[in-house]
Amino acid sequence: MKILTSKQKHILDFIRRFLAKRHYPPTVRDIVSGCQISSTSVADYNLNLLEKMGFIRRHREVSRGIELLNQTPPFGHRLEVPVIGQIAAGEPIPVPTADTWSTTPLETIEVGGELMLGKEGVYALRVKGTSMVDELINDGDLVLMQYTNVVENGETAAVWLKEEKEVTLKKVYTSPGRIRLQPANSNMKPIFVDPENIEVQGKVIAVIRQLA
Amino acid sequence: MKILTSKQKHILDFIRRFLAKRHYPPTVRDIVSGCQISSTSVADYNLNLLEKMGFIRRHREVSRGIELLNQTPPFGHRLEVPVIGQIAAGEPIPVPTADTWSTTPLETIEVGGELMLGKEGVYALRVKGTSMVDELINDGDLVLMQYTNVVENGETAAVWLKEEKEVTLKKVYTSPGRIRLQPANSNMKPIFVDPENIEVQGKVIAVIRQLA
DNA sequence: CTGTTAGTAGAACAAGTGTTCGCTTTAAGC
DNA sequence: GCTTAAAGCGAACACTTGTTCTACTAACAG
Repeated sequence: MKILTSKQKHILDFIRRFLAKRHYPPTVRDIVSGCQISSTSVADYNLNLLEKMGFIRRHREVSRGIELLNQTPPFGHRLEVPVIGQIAAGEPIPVPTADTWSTTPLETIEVGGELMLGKEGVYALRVKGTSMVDELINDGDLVLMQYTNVVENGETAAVWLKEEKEVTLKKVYTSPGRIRLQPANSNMKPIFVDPENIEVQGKVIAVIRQLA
Repeated sequence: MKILTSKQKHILDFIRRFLAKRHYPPTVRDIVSGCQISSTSVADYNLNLLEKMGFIRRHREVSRGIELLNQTPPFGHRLEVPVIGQIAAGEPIPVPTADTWSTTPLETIEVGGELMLGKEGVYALRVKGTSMVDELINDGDLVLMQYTNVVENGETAAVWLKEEKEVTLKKVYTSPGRIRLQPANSNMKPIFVDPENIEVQGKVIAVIRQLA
């Protein structure tokens, strides 16, 4: 871990807060006045060090050319998660790729911080129905999905049923020759399907419910 | 819905893509070259219109002083939400202010997009206990709270019990002379308290549960 | 004590950048 | 067809901003 002087920590924190508030980076002079630094060359000197240490990237040919790198928060691992459909929509969920993300999804939700650490290929689905209510997933909730086509027994996944032509959200249990799709609702029975008939399209990693 | 000219749409899209890529806003001249506009005064003219229509905010006294407004993705209303405590922690929740946010919260989660439209003063709490499980809020869930000290009957709020010295999450029902704090758990009974004994500290606007 | 390096400091310079000016072209309304 | 408003245009100005220069102080190593 590189050791920062208190002045350098102060500069990084100032840049972070400035960005969060103004939505554009500070200038060297902003840093001078915001960090009580005596001159632009002192600021410049410290910014160069911060760049060498990998905390920022400078674009010296443009004004305000300071980028924060590898920061949490607010620029920790943050994903723009598209809400790309609803469960039980009658067609497979289009897994997000670079191509499909250029289209405008129905809506998006941006999630970052610890929730997204280590996650890639995340998309969201809006739940339709109450089949998972005993797992406290309700109709209308958003579930954040991580793309995968293999899940462990008991994990909750979105699976595409080829013959029925629908996507369903269930706990998946695999045994030879058949898959059990288990609702988390005591009023509903499991579905048994041929392994050839399904395709796992993602597993649930988080649930988000909006109340107000 | 305001009608944008194709040039204006092009400018907005360019600004959005420029921000996503460079992490600083474009200059008027960047827009000129990136949108094949013939001069800086044409760009300036159109930016002024976009500002009047509410798509951007300009800070004309600084370089790169262009902010996108009301945009999703990526710069929709996005808040860095601190997780500042746990419910039933035995002390009042410190409501986030400019001062307290300078301290490092336990963790943070970043949420944006439609979930946060119109919201200010949002913080998060981690739920401890199952008193709200019939409202599908489980032990360990994060609840996003909007600071308020007034709630409508039936809304779920964090309330500080002065005598008991604890914070609890309950549905709040007000009647003359007494407040009913109603768990959403059929195994638990409501609590009745004197209005003088409580302080509403925020209401739940969303629930986030992490599974993986 | 001396020499070297890190850090500081003010001023000036060069380049970047937003705005204004005076004018032209295009579109809309009558 | 004429008038008015909107939009466009190039140039120049004023200001912002990053970097360099020169010099100083403090800390460290020998």
